[in-house]
Amino acid sequence: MALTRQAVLDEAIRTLDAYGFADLSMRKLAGALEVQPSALYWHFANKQSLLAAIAESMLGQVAAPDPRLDWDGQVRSWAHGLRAALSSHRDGAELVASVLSMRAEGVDPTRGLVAILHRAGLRAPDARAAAAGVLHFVMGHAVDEQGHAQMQAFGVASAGPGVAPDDPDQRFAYGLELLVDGIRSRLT
Amino acid sequence: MALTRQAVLDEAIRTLDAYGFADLSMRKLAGALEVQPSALYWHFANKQSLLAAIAESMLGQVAAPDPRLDWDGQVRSWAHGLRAALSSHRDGAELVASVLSMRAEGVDPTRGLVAILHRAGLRAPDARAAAAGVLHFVMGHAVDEQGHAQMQAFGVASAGPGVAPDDPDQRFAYGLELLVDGIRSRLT
DNA sequence: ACCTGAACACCGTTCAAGT
DNA sequence: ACCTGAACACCGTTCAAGT
Repeated sequence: MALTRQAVLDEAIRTLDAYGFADLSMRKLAGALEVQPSALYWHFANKQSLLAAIAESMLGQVAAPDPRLDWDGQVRSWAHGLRAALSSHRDGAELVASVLSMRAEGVDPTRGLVAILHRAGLRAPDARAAAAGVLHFVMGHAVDEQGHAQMQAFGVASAGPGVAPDDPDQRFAYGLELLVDGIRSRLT
Repeated sequence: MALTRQAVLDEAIRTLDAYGFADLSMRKLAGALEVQPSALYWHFANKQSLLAAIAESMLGQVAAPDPRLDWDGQVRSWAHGLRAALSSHRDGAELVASVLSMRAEGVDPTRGLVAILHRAGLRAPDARAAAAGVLHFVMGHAVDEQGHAQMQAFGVASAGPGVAPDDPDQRFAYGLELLVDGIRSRLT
């Protein structure tokens, strides 16, 4: 059976979960598929577009918030959904962050949130700025949280760098509420 | 004259500015210093600790906010100072983000801000959570902004992914004010 | 103490050639 | 259409040996 683009993508995600983002290489992936490294380039133009496909598949699984919720419920739901999606695979946050920083076209997790904030009453540029703020917070928190888990798994412990310990769920909720309150104060 | 740790660090920063983060390699750095790659490992244990030293030198240049300002002025000053420091070298935000995500010990830009928020009236866990939120926002914004500049320099233009266009300064100020307002609403 | 030289175990990507 | 084989131009890191 011939290799398909989807089969490559699936195996890439398995390799990610097994070895982590830093050790996800085209050569290791080719080995897992029992194929030459160059074979992958028939299905993906380069490694970056494979990573973008992984990111898209992770972000695609986050559902749009229930529109019957009030705006702040929708924002919370969006943020928690994104956080869950980023945590669905090893180093998922780091991978998505790297894809976003490379600005792969089409990968824009922010669209749904901008619409929510616009309906809530923010004019378009403010809605975009606020959505970017919430996105940065969620991404930063998730990268931090997963990196911290990594270190604990390695037994490095560490005093924690950019960010303090405490319960990650509480820290996430607190930071998110800061932004929600800030947005609320701009609505009237 | 023998190579010093500081000379390696200085040349590394020059190489960063000249070639960018992705092309800052130990071998290229060694070439610029007219030395064998292995010579660098006398002065730095590995590449990661060299990157940590670069990050520390960038973060070290951000001054503590004037304590005569009120708390929100100090928060704004801290955030703008960090943003400026991250922008002081090519791909500075990406480099610092990578060092933070690896949790290099000692590199914690958050300490000064936690103290400010604690003095403002937040109890310690809340001050840490809020400081993490502000840090994530500033880092995310700066990575985004520098990445976008990169793409423009390459002529890739792009519709912009994770984040919309608009004026970066305005977007930064707006997002920061969201957090400041959120923090204010927790003080009384 | 500080650096060279050579090696080890990797990378991403290209491209002619095969089927 | 889809993959192999071989090559190109790189990496980070280690370590005996030199001075």
